[in-house]
Amino acid sequence: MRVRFAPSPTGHLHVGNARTALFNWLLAKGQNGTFILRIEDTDLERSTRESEQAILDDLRWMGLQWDEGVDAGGDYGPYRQTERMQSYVDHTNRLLAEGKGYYCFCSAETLEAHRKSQLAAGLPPKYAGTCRNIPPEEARRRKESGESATVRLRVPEGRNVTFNDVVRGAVTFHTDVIGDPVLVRSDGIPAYNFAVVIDDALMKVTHVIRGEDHISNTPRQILLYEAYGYQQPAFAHLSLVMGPDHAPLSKRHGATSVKEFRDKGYLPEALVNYLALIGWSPGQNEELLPAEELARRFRLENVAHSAGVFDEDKLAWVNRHYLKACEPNRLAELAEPHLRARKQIVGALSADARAWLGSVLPGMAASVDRLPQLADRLDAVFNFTPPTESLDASLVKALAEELDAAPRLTDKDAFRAAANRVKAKTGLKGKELFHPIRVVLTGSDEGPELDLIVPAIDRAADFAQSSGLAKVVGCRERVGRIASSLRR
RNA sequence: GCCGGUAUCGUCUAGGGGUUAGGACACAAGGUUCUCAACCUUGGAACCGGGGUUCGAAUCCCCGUACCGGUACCA
Repeated sequence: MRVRFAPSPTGHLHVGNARTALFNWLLAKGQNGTFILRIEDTDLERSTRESEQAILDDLRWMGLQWDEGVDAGGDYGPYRQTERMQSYVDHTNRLLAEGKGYYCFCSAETLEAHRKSQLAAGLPPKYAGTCRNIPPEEARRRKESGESATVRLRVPEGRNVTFNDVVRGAVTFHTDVIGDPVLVRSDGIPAYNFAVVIDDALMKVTHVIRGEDHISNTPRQILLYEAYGYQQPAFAHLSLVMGPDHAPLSKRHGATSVKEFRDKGYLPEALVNYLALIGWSPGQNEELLPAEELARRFRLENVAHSAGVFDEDKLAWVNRHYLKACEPNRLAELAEPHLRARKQIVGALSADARAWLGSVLPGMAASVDRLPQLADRLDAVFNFTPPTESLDASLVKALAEELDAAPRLTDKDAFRAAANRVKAKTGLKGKELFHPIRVVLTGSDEGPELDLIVPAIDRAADFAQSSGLAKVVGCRERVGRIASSLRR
């Protein structure tokens, strides 16, 4: 089995396309197939190398590594359409020689005028076939004399083209509604419908899995497979991803590209898992599964026929799950850019600071949707203004005593008990009591929360000179004051 | 307009000739709690409409409706 994802490098990777890439990848992974990445850059105006690179980055970030293609090599390259011109030329000549294709000299204006009049008459705007019957010799002569021409496919009249879509079943089109499609544009660049067929055939693609927007291109492509006698791949058309208003997901709905979701602090495994859930179900009432398991269960036949609405709330929920499961060091690494963006980290991060982040972040991650919110939590530490002046001395003393009496407060309950005794002694409300130390409390890990209270404060103070944590320097004094007041 | 596709809670879906139509997100209530969250429990919430086939239809068929896609020298 050989599948491919074939994006046009005209911008960032849209989540809808990312989902198409994912479904291809899932199928390949689950069936031990080959996942090919081909760049369809025949739209010279809009294609850029930067976009291509961005798409590659996004795919890699999602973990959708391709086995063959741009940057990876393979036996069927090159994998960029603009580098495959020779095979398009060869195939064009073959079609022309066999009379299955022909030169069309109609001008864009003529074509446009015809389309308008057809539409006005309530007829399907298909190509009139004006140049269909120009004798080949004459056409060749005109072409060689420099007349501008496209190459069109001669679509057979009066028959049906049927294909068995793997997700939808039989789909039939009548050729009478299909105008002869342009295969090669007047500038010699192949059109999509042409290049895609030649490439898929030559790259021995067995399953073409793409968006539903290509479904009506399929009969034209099948006609091309027939014209060349190439073996047809299986086709599978995925429904589109919609916005909350049930219109195709676009910028006006907010974030649409993988890059934007990445920047918003979603984990790649969360995006992948969530995207797999639009239009497909792993079954067994399970939803949160690693990519490998999704691949193992994936069946094209089980993909939903209808379009799905992208639900960022659910994505956030999935993300929360993976945030909790994230290994501490990786979490610190993932959080770093977001903390830097908030200027909570400036300059190089010391090993100690890294370790501290690793110890403090997982607890915070347990109650957060996205990475940048970790900075909010951390803000409580960095921008913490301890109400030491207003703190009742007796309260501080009482708490300090309790802490002293139980220096190894290793569990929540023990601390809570101590705290409650302080409350009872001082008559203070919970909020006032906890405020100065809450931040540290929040930053602890599930079990040994309390262990971190005092040490974290101490360590934070120590970081003043060695860590890259910006505000710790500034708040060293304050932190020191809390620490000492607690000890007083 | 024409061609094609699609239709189960607000959303993603499971199921599929006889089910209390299941799960998840979101929502609501309660619990827990140092705030907001997170977390736990409970709850409300759906088979687009009309015809057929059938003992029986959400499920199969037809029609309608709505939505989506295409109707390019863009992919």
